[in-house]
Amino acid sequence: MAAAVAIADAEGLAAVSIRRVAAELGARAMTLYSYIERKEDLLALMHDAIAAEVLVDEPLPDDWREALLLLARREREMVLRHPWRVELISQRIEVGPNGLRHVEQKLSVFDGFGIDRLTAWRILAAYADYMTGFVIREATDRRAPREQGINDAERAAVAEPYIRELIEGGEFPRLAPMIQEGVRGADDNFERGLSWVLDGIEADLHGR
Amino acid sequence: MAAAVAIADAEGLAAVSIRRVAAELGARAMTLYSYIERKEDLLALMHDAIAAEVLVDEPLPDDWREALLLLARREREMVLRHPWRVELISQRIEVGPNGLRHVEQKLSVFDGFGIDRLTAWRILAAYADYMTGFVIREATDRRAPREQGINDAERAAVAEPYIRELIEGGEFPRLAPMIQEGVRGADDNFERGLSWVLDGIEADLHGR
DNA sequence: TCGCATGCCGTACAGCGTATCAGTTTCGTA
DNA sequence: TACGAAACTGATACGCTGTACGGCATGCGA
Repeated sequence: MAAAVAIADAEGLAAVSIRRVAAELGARAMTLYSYIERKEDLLALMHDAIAAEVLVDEPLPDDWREALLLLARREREMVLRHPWRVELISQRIEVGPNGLRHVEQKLSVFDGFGIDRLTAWRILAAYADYMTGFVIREATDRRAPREQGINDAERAAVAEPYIRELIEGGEFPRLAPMIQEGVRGADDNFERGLSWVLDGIEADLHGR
Repeated sequence: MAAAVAIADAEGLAAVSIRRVAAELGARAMTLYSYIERKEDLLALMHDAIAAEVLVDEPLPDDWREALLLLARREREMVLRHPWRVELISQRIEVGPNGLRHVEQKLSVFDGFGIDRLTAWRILAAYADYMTGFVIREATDRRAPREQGINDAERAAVAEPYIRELIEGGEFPRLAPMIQEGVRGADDNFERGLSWVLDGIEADLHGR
């Protein structure tokens, strides 16, 4: 599992093949199948291993907003360390002990606020959805430049004129200037977006 | 492209291989490479094809909230029709004409509200992030039962006792009752979560 | 009728996950 | 110390993947 995580960190998830992991351990492919049943199990182990990095040891802030903010920052940082995590998100990975601990920790932020189970679950679902979307976008955006090196540059050289042509065709009056001039500061939206979500939730809680 | 979409709809994205698509068209594998350069191009075409289904022909509601809500519902329905879309999300697919039209349409909802570019971009980013997270969760949840049939059931039979054991160990006082008794209505959170996001944004706009 | 462009695809290669089964090492017990 | 069983390792093979290369057939303009 550690070997697989190291490979994924260094070369991406695609580089994690049974044969490659085995080679890293000085073994042959089939040896791994003494410990796992399918490759999917290895991915689940990797997933749970990095989930541990989000767990907070010391007590969380009493304020649920502050607590969720802290957990969100840790999750974001974890994904930046292990960008391949986003490729597992839409892959129906079995949840492990650390994943459960993380959910429990998120639930604990509502202790003492008299929030019923259903509401807590819904709040965490909305929070998790926003987080999922954000980290995916951030990770894939950052992956763009380096991932394939020259190959990507080649493709960009072909694709961009095509896009640029479309853009300049006049069909996109609102989008065109944004692409051409760029939108300064557009990629710095994590805290703000999260605040919007939490603001909406808080207003709803106080309103009822 | 249409053949590939049909296969993905019926059997999932994994079933879309070059050979399979070619077979569906009564051709051999290498024939496809007369029209695309890599499989990635085919995926991009599929992605852009279904993006068209989100576009709205008639004028959007004047109220930007109502307009975003309408677009969100259409996007959700589109993903439910083509659940394999979520597997493309974290895959750095080139944006196509319909994708651009969709962005332009989202930008158009702010016409007349005097919202600057940066703010509009940030609002749409937060909106898109929430949508991404939600549709991924919904699609993967729904995929669970059918995807692999017996195989999945087998795995669940092994995995569930393990999870159940963990849960019953007392380490998860908040999570345990939710798993054991379930949380009624927990999966009906789309409109509410989206409202929270939009509420937060709206409050911020009015506050400044 | 010729020359060439275009579309089609047979073959091949390196890689993948993993089923099967044979060989080797380790260990608990007598 | 000896033996049987269990655990571990891995060689081989199968069917699948994307795609590089090069040859063939057809149709069209001159």
